[in-house]
Amino acid sequence: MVDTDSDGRRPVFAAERRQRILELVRANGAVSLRELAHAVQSSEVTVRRDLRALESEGLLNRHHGGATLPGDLNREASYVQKATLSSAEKSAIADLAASLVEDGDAIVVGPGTTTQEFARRLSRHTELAVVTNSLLVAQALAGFPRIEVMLTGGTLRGPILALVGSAAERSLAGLRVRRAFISGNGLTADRGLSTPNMQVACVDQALAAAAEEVVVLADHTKIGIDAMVQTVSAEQIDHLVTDDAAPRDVLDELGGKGVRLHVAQI
Amino acid sequence: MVDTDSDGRRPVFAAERRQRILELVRANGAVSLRELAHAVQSSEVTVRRDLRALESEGLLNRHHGGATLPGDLNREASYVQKATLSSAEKSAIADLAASLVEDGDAIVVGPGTTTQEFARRLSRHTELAVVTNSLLVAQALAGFPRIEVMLTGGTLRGPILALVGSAAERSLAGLRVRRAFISGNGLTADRGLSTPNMQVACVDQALAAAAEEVVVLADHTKIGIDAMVQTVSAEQIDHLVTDDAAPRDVLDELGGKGVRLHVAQI
DNA sequence: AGGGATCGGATCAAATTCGTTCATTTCCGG
DNA sequence: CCGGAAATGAACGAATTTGATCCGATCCCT
Repeated sequence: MVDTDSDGRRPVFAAERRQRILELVRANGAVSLRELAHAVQSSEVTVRRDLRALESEGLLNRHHGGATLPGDLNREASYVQKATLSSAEKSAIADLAASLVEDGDAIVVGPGTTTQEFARRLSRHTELAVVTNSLLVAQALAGFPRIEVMLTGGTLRGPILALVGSAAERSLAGLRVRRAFISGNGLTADRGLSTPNMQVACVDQALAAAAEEVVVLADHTKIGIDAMVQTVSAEQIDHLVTDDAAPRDVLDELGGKGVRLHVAQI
Repeated sequence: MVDTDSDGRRPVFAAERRQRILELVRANGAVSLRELAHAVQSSEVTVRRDLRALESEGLLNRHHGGATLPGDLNREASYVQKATLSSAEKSAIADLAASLVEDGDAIVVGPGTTTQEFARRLSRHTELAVVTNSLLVAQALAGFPRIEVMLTGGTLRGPILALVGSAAERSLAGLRVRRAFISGNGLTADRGLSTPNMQVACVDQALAAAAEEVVVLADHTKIGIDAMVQTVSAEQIDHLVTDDAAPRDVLDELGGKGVRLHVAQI
C-alpha cells in the first residue's frame, strides 16, 4: 500500500537498520563494512556505530573491515574458507536453486558448502519449513523468524558438521516434504549421486526418500565424477542445478534419464 | 459512548484514531510519525501521545521517527547480553565443572554460554560420549575424534541456537547417561532452576531426566533469581558449580536440600 | 621489518525528532 | 448559559541521530 519510494520517503528506523545488518551478517557469515553501508544505504560511520551496538549485545563479532557471526561457529576458518572459495559457481547455483523454492514450502536440505550457500538464499522466503542434518545450514537460517528450522538428531560428523547415523535416519522416517536439496561429491548418469563416506550416503538416501522431488546441487567439478558410495540413482533425481562449465555430454545423458536441468550462467 | 446517530461531521474519537494507527502499523510493519499524522489528519503531537499509549499496552514499539510492530525487531538480548558478562566467572566455573567429568563418561550438556565454555574444556578428555541439544556445544566439540557428539533432533530456537520441541524431547527418551550438565537463567532453593522460555524448560527437564546425576552450572548473577518456568527442582540437583560471589545464604539453603556445592575461586 | 593504504575512533556540526508547557477548542453536567 | 474537564494543537528547548573530517591504529604487501 504505502510504498516507501514514491511518497513516503520514510526514514529507516535505527532498529530496522540494525536488524537488516544482523540478517545480512547471518545470511553471509561475514560481511564487509562497505557492503553493509551500501546495503542499508547509510554511511560507514553509522554502520560502525550499529555494529558496535550489536556487538555489545553479543549478536555478532566485529573485525577490521566488517563483522562476522558470533561464537566459534566460524572460527573454524576451514569451513568459511571453503565457502568463500569458488564462490562464483556456488553462488550462481545457489541462486538458481533458491528460485525453485516457494513461500510456504516444506523442504529438506542436505549438508555441503553449496547447500549452505543455498540456505543463505532462503532468508528472503517466508513461512518456510526446513529440515536439515547440517549444522551449517541450520546456522545459516537461524534468526529468521519466518523460517522454521528442524534438525535431525544423530551423531555429529566433525569434518562436515553434519548429523549421521541411525538416529538421523530414524528421525527422517515418516517425514514427507515437497523437495529435497542435496549435494554430493560426484554425479554421473550411470551411478547417480555419490559420496565417499558410507554414513553420509545413508543419511543422504534418507533425506532424498523424504521428499517428493529430489533436487541435486552440483557444480561442474563434480559432474562426471564417481565417488565411492551411491546415494541417489539418476532415475531418482528430478532436478539438477549446475553451472555452464559442466560437461555437455553428461548433462545430456542425465537429461535422457528424466533429470530436468537448470544451468546457471557464470 | 456510542452516539453516532447524527452522521454530521462528528470528530474522530481518540479510540478510533488509535485503532487506525494500529491498523496502519500492522499493515506496513513500520510507519513514520509523519505519515501517521498525515493519515489520521492529526498533529504529530497527538500521534505521539497515541503511540505512547499504544506502546504502554504493548501493541506496538515506538522508535525515533515512528513505530513498528512489536517483536519484529526484538532480538532477545537478555540471553546473549549475559554472554559477554562475567566471562571470568564463566571460565572458572567451566574449569571446575570439567573436573567432574572422567574419561569414558557419557554425559548430557544443555544449552547456554556457560555450558558452551564448559564444553570447550572437555576436549582434553577421551572416549567421551556427549549428548546435547545446543549447536554451540556441538560445534565446540566437533573435530575431536575421541569425543562422540550426538545431537538431539528438534526445532531450532534461533536466539540461543538450541533444539527444542517434542522431537528434541522424544530423542532423549530412553537415554541414560551418568551426568547432565545444564544451565539456566535463575536458581533458587525454593523453585530450583528456571528459565524464561517454556520450550527451553521442557527440553531441559528431559535432559535432566536422562541422567543419573544433575549438575547445574550457574554463575553468581543467576543465584537467587527466579525466572518464569521451573526446569529442575532443587531436590533433583545433585551438584551446583558456581563462583564465590554467589550469595552465601542461598548456597547454604541449597546445600540443605542435598545439593553438593562446588565454588570456583575467581 | 618497513612503507603505503585502509580502517577505526573521536570530535563536531547539522538536521530531525521528542518532551514539555501553555493556550485553545470541544464536550458535558448543572 | 456557565464552569470545569478533557483533548487537541502550537511552540520552544532538549535530546537523539546522522554524517563529515581528522588523526592515530592496524593491516597488508613487498
